[in-house]
Amino acid sequence: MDAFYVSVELVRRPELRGRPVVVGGTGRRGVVAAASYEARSYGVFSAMPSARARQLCPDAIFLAGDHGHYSDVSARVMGVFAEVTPLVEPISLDEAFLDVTGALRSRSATQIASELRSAIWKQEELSCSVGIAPNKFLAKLASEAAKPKPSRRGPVRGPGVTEVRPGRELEFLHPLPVSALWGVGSATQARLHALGVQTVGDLAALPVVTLTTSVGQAVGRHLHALAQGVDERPVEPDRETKSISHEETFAYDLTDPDAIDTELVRQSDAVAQRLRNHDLAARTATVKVRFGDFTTITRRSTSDRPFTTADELLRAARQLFTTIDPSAGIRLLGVGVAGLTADPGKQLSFEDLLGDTPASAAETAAVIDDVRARFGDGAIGRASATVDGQLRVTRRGAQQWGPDAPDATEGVDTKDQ
DNA sequence: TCTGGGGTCCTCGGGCCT
DNA sequence: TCTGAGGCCCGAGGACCC
Repeated sequence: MDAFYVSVELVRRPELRGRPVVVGGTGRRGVVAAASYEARSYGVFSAMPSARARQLCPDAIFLAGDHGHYSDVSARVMGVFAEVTPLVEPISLDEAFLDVTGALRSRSATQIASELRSAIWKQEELSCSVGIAPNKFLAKLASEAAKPKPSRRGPVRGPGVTEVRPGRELEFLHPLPVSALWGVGSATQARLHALGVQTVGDLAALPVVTLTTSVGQAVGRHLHALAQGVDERPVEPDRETKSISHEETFAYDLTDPDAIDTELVRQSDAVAQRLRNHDLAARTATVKVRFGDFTTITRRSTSDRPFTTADELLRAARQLFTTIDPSAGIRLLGVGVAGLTADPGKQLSFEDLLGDTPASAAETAAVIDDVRARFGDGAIGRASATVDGQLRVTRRGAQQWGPDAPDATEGVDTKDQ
């Protein structure tokens, strides 16, 4: 999808069409999630600090973002894809790989691409770009080539569909900068530049031993294959979840143990809830801390017995946190789980709460899930997750792009300015 | 400019076992 | 009994993606 979050907002607010629009964190420490092509022509791009984006484009309209709405739209778009093939592998809310080998019996890949684009436009008023290629990696690059481009004089329409035909992979691939390869970020790019590698063609000419010595065995072999246009990974519709986490950057750094503990309680509760929603149990608990100077540490522990409840996760998280000194000020705190297995426990109903038998932690958790499903996330929660008597609800994506209010003071004990 | 959130995968080092 | 090698697991951190 092209500038997905912004495009979705423009459907709701058509009066903003043609203007520089930015979706993302609006508060201090916020970042840009998506920018319209008009905003991009000022040099604004995703992941840029919102403060910097405001400097570059003071006239831009900043929108806070609505993760829930984008998820709903995304689900409908994925539904359109599913009408073409069952082999749909979502990469994110706005991108997916489709294996259309089966559908090619009745029509060409470019016909399928064109049908998809018009169906999505008709249903959602959203434009998308399609890359067609013999493998996932080339299809991804082809879709980039199909997208609109920003320019000083406004957005320049892209072709919408780009096809890399079998036999012409290297012709398409080798002139591209090496950073176009999946897996080449700033660190790997610097190493490759040190070897004199600028383009994918340069990389392809390099002996694999030189590559693996510089960037490691796995990455080196992977990049070497990609530079030859080789990518054997299949389209995987049902990828297993391997970890679940929740993390939050605070508007101001935390040092107060009580405030930090309240965050651990909230986040453990949110992660455990999502764990149970997936019918999963976890063996590994993780705590992540980013200090004011941006140094980041993680601590993890693995238990013999899989767990599903917030109590068990919180106990582990608190234990892990005893090894961390928060006095320097905590900018970000995160709680996560890994080592996931199917949840062997049974799910109880709300009515079980009314029985005479004292509930176990797992049973209590099941009842909490039931209450939240019926009455909303704010209907029930821990007393220790309250601030000034109000239950603070933690939802996935609720602070996707940074702390929301510029003057946010919730849970704040230290102002780092 | 001053850097989000939610993920995956890889590397490296230490501990344990054979 | 001691030592080293190798395999395996786990924890920590880095890099990368959208």
